[in-house]
Amino acid sequence: MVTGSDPLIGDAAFGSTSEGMPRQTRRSLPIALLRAREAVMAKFRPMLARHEMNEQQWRVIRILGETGELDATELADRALVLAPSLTRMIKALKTRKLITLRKDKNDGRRILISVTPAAKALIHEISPESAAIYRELEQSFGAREMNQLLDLLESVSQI
Amino acid sequence: MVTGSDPLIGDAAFGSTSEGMPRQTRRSLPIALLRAREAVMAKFRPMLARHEMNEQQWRVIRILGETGELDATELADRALVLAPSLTRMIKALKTRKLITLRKDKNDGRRILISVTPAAKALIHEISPESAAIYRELEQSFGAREMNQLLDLLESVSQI
DNA sequence: GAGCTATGATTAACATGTTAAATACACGCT
DNA sequence: AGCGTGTATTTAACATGTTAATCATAGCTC
Repeated sequence: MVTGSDPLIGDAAFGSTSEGMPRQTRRSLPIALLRAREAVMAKFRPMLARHEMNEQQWRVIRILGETGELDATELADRALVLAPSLTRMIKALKTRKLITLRKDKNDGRRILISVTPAAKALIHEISPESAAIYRELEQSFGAREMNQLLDLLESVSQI
Repeated sequence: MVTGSDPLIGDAAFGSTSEGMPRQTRRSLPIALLRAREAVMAKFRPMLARHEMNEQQWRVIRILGETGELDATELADRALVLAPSLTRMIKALKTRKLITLRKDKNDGRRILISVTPAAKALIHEISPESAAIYRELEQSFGAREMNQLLDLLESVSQI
C-alpha cells in the first residue's frame, strides 16, 4: 500500500503504484540521477574527446592537479573510480606521460601519484573550456536551481 | 603562481572558479550526480545481487514489465542503456529465459522484446524489497527533499 | 622473531560504457 | 526494378564497472 499522503510514489499520469508493482521509472531516484548525469555529461564529452580524454581520466588528472600528490586509495576515493579501474588507468596515464609514480618510503604498500608538467598544461587547456560549458549550463538551468540541486545532491550523498 | 609540485588550486580557493582553473570537484555537478548515484545505488545493489541481477538488468526487466513489449531502440532509450550494451544483455536475459524475442512483422529490422512469466515472478519478488529500500531512503532524506530533488533532476535532464 | 590480522594494490573474470563501423531492412525516387 | 538514403540492430575494439581472489607489506601480539 502507498504511504499516506506521499505524492512521490506513483505519478498520476502513469497510474498508482501498488504493492508488488515497480515504482514508475520516471519518479525513481536512481534513474533520475542517471538521466540527469547523461544530460549533463553529453555537454562535456565532445570537448573532452577533442583532448583525447574520457570523463574518468579527466576526473583523475584534475583531482591530482587540485590536490597534489596522492596515494592510489585516496585518489580512487576522490575521483570516484574503483581501485581496479584506477590500476588500469594508471598504466595508460603513465604511458601518456601525464602522471608519475613513486613508492611511499614510510609504507611500501602505497604508491604516490602526481601529475607531470604536461598534465598541468593539459589541465590549463581544458579548464577554461570546461568552465565555459559549465557557465552555459548554469545559465540555461539557473544559478539558484544549480545551487539548490548541488545542496540536495550533497545531502543525499551523505545518507 | 604555481610552482613545483604544489597543487594548482589550494583549499583557500574553494568555491571561486577563476579562468584557467578547474572548478573544485565538490561543487561540480557531474561529480555530485555521480556521488549521489553511488550513495543511492549502494542501498539497492546488495538486494539486487541476491536475485542475481545487476542494476542495468533490473532496469530493463522492470521497464518491460511496466510497459509490455518494446523494440530494442525504445527499450534502450527508456532503460538508459546503449544499444550495444542492450544487444549483449538480450543474449544473457534470453539464456536466463527472462525475455522472449520476435521479429516485427511490419518492419524486419526491429525485434520486439517482452518478459516471460518467470521474469514477471521475479519482478514481483524484487519490487516490494525495492520499495522498502526506497521508503527507507525517503524517510532518512525527507519526502519533501526527495520530491524537490526529483523535480530539479527532471529539469536538468531536459537541458 | 613467528604468526595473525589488516590494509594497499594488483590481477582475474565477466559485465557494461563508448565510439565507430558493418549489416540488414525500409522507403522514396526515377 | 534499381539506387540512394535513412534507420534498427549488431559487431568490434577498447575503456571502465564490479566482485572476488591474490600478493605484498604493515602492525600487532605472543
